[in-house]
Amino acid sequence: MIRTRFAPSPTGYLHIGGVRTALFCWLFARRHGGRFILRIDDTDQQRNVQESLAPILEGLKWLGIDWDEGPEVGGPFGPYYQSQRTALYEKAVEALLRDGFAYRDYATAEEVQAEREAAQAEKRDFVTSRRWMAETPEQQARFEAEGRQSVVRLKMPREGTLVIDDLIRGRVEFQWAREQDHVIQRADGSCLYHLANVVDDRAMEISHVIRAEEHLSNTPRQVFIAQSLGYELPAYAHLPFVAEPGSKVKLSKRKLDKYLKNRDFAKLLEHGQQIAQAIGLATPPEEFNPVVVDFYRQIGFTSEAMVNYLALLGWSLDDRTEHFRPSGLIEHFSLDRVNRAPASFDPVKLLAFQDAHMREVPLADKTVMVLPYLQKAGLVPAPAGADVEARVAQLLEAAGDRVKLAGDILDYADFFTADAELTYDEKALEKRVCKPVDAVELLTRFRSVLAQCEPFDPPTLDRALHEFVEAEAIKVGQIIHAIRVAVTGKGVGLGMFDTMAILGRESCLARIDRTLELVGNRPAG
RNA sequence: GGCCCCAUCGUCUAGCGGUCUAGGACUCCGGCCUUUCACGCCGGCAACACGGGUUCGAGUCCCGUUGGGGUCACCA
Repeated sequence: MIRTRFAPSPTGYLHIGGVRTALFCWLFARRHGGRFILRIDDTDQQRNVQESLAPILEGLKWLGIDWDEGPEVGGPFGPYYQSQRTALYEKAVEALLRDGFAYRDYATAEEVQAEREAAQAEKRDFVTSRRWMAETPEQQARFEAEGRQSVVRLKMPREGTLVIDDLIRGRVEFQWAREQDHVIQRADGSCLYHLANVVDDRAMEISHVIRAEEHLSNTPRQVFIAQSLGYELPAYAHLPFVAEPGSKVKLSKRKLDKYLKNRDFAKLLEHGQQIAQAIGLATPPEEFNPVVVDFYRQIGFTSEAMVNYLALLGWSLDDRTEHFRPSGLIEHFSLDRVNRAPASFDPVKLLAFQDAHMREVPLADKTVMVLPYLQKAGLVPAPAGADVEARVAQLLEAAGDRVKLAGDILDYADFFTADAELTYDEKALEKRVCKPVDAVELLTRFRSVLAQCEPFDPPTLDRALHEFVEAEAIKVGQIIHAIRVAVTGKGVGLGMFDTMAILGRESCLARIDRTLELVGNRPAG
């Protein structure tokens, strides 16, 4: 039975790099009919674990990364919170101590630090001196008489080679002598990450440890713990990490300021902020930015696009296939097609995937996606009536692929604002209505055409305009831009006939009247 | 600095010794379409880090150099 796990610590948000790791673990388990386990790394015992965990669980659920065992669902190997498994770790420490694979160390932090600095000053490798190692009760008593406290350290081998057959990296060798006597238990009895990790992986029968490359150097000490405890080793697969946009440096939530200097990144954030602002969403920088998965959910990305993009960040099927549904990923995923080099996160390409996936969303579903944005922006009532929904669907259809994220619907807010409150883009008004000599005249005449047009739908409007153009002996371009500015306030927008039909006759006439009034009141020029 | 990992267009990647004058995608730049924008269509720019080997033949294997990155906690 294949069992993989993702072990996030409750930090309050789900990071792009982290979720990519989770995705690969999940994909691997699903591909092989195994189980995917979620285990919470809360060994540092924060106060509000549940609160800090919620966004992480929410993010995974949104992406469809479901777990077979873990928080909320339980499972036969629980509890799934490391803070509740301390007895297991303590037992492991005792066993290690008993069998001579670990020892009590009475050195103070300062003494260790001094040794480390001395080694550095002499340019030689630091190796734990074991000067304060106590292996007998007598030694312990002596150190304790000095008022010293002890931690437990691993008694690492001082010779030999460790060979790891990594499923992604292949054969990797380490010299045991380079390893330190790592601390596994603090003076207060609490245990450290690596010990807990190894113990839990074994207890939960994890078959494949799939994690980011940064853990590769930690593997020897974990192997030592596992072997000393008589465990069978899991298979290891170290994923390349997700790098900053346009760089090979690991993506980090701490370096937002730096990323904002990246044009694409800044643009995406700005786009997101505009949507957030319109719907009254608070945007604390540490939670609302393109390194955090929730950012994408909030502004209306589809989870399918996200998953598709993330999967291709380090994995590929072949030289041409790149659009996958989650089921396709599960069908084809394999660790031997995972790349070894880090992949940098490219917001522009993510957007391209989003664009492609959004086209696949049926109109009815898209309407459901988009409605909450209009409601939160106060543009349509909640709940929306059937007539509003129909109108939104009509708008969506006219907008086509211009609405790339659900939040993009807010680009068309003007369809929902009162005619009297429509604002006009000054430059567009000047260029399309004021400046052309006959624009006002034509607009006035076309207004009466609209007043008569029946039914008020795109084909009829199309016909009416063309007849008008012919009768006036002008070109379409001479009137259509003026109409656009008059009824939408902007120089760019959807197809003109769709636009007018969605607005309806009443709004079109009212808006044209407003425009004529606005322009008429200006000094000629 | 020690150890470890990595190295194909700007980015994601295909390539598992010959079919590579290196393929696809995103971006970018032209052009077409056109009522604006977006889309679409056509075309274009753009890469095997370097040096040695091995081989009849190397992007593909080996070694070295260079470059980049990760890691060296009583954090996870």
